[in-house]
Amino acid sequence: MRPPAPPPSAPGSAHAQPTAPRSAHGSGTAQRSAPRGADGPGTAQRSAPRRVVQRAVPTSADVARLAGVSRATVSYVLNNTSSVRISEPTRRRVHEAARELGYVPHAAARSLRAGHTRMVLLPAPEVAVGPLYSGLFHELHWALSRLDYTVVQFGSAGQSGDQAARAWAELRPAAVLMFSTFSARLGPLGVDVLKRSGVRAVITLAQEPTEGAHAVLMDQRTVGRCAGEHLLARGRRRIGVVVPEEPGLEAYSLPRLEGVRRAAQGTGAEITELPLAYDEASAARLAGRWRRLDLDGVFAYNDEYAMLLMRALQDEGIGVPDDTAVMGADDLMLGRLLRPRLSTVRIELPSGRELAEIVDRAVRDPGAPPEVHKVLDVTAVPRESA
Amino acid sequence: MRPPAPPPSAPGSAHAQPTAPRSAHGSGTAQRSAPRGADGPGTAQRSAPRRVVQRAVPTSADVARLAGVSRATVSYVLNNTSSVRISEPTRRRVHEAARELGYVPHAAARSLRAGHTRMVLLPAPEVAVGPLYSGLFHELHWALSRLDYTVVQFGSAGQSGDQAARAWAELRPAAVLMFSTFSARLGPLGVDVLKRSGVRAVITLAQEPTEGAHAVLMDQRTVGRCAGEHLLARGRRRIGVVVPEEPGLEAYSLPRLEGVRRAAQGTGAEITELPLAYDEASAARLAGRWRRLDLDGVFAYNDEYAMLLMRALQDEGIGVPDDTAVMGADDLMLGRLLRPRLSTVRIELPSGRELAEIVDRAVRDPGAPPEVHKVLDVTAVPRESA
DNA sequence: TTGAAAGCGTTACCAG
DNA sequence: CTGGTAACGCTTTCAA
Repeated sequence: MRPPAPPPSAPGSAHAQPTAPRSAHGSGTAQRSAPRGADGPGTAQRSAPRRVVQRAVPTSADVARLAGVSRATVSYVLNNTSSVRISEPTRRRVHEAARELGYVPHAAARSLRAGHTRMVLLPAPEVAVGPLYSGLFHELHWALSRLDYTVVQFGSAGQSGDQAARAWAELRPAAVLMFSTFSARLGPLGVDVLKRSGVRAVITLAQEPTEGAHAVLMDQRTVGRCAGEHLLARGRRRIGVVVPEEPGLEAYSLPRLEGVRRAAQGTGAEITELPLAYDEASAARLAGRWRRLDLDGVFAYNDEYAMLLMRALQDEGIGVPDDTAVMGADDLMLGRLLRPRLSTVRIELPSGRELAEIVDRAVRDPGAPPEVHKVLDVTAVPRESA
Repeated sequence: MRPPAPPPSAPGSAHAQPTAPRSAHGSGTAQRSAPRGADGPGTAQRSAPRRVVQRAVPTSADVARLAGVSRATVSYVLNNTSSVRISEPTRRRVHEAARELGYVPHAAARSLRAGHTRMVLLPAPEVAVGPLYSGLFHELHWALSRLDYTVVQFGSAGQSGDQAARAWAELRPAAVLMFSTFSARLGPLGVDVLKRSGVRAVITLAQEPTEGAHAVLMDQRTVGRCAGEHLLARGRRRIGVVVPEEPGLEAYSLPRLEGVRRAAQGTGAEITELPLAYDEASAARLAGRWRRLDLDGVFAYNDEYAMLLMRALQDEGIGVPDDTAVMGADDLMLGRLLRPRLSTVRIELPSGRELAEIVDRAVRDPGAPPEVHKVLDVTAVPRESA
């Protein structure tokens, strides 16, 4: 997160603020007022070519000066502090001055002073997540805003989960929501780093709970189980399960596979794992050896892979559902457009509001022991393909 | 040393404020000051533990004390400052102490002192964007990380673009990338707010340039033009253009429509706007009145709407492409699976690396006049449906 | 080679 | 009701 070293190059070019040593300890308001530029007093602060007059960023002190009041008053007015009454004319002068200067408070300074933030960190998804999750993110975002949190999606491009945790901890967020199903897995160490840095709530959305964190369990195995049970109920006994070859999806695909296995337990059905990349060639290859595989049913990970596979099977002359029943998951619109219509598993994610409330509760009571919420409602949607 | 402030009244009663004083983004203005029990350097940590020992968050001073050095030394060691040489044993002691305490630097404090950040703000998309944009975001993110920027996706749930700009300005990012094609439009005012708050680079990805900002123009009209030209070349003259009813898509759909119109100019072809919601009922309704519309070609906004419409047309007994040619856009995999295979417009977005370099250049030279980059390469992909 | 101290912009606490 | 002042955690110059 640190720049390795500011390009030393031109002397003074990168100087943050070569302010003259403050005359007295605490004459607080008296400096750096005028547009720095022109001929600096004494210290030659030859800023690089100032093609455009880069005005200094206005601070609350500037506002105070312009309004002819103290910085405290500015703060009171701009924050609507209720414990202090400020006369109406003063208020107006302050607002006026702020507007004129284009003053925007400095979040870092504020949170430094406050000792905490209202930031909630969400991990920016690294693999293309479906519309389901996009929708959830969006809802969650909205719900958290309503609760006066600032939502920040924070990426961890290529770092490990625990490295990422460190980077996030630097921001001192109030809460961190971690999707352990994504590639950057957060382990107990990461949770610990976050907690020690003052994060009030760490919440994982995952398959299984992480030590020390609240957990919202989205057990993908139930998706597999549901699909498996559906196929079994239709009398299928030699069942294939598509496992995408694309990296980053294992967190979903493996539990789904496991779920099918569980459903098959004790039924005498046979489960076959079928690696498949998301392209036509791969699907054609799989379809090519389909007859040898001798399967009468397949759960294709999700609707997209199901569509891909179904098309390849049909092109190969394999009847769906007669020869092989095909089952998807996620209940995408597009599955309904195929012929035969794609049978699928509908997944009910928790609502953004629910999630936001879990976050809020956890933030308000950081001492509380980790809660575990089970979510993910799952229903088979029988259509024509299975 | 001043005595520790007594814990604020009833711990549980400090509700997050029911009504925020102001937007107060970034760090909020919660009353709950909750100064952590112990106080600064020097005194023994005797904070009264509540339910769980909420250790005070370690600061660099704590590290210094434990390592038996000054804070300056800690800073030097931890930041690998090259202008100062620290003895190896000291280095080790410092690192050791930092590790033991779980010290993580405070980003806000650091950037406050530094006077600038390495943060790049991206808007979190508000409408479900396709895999194209997800991919671009992901690439961009990665490329910016390589350039040592911290990427933050920042939402603006429901605010106007210029309001959002204010919220973003509070974070004092080095650069803001704005997708003016999304619902929160950033106008010249917003750009000004950002610039005055010290943001070094404002870059819009948009249809048209915004005053004062660098622009990466992704002209959606070319998509429409390409589709239109293709249909015209196939001899179609009465062309429909699907315009999604879903809000938030206008920024794409309207320019695409406009592009088709332009392609048709002077050819005598007739363009008909076709509102369509993304559900089967809406598609069926549109297909129901298709014969009356008397169209021999349609550009369906993108592949998803195209698939939806194509299915509805087929169900209505309308031949594709014989009666009506159908054209999509985005070249999704799924379009290839349909029969007839969907003709489409492939869109080549700029690479994340390119974009990252534009950002970096702009940050390094904030005074430079706004650049305008034209991107978006577009090619028709003829398949069977048109 | 290390340490002391000045501030970055804000807000909370007390004197006026 | 208003204004001075200290302090949040960090970096960096200057002095020892």
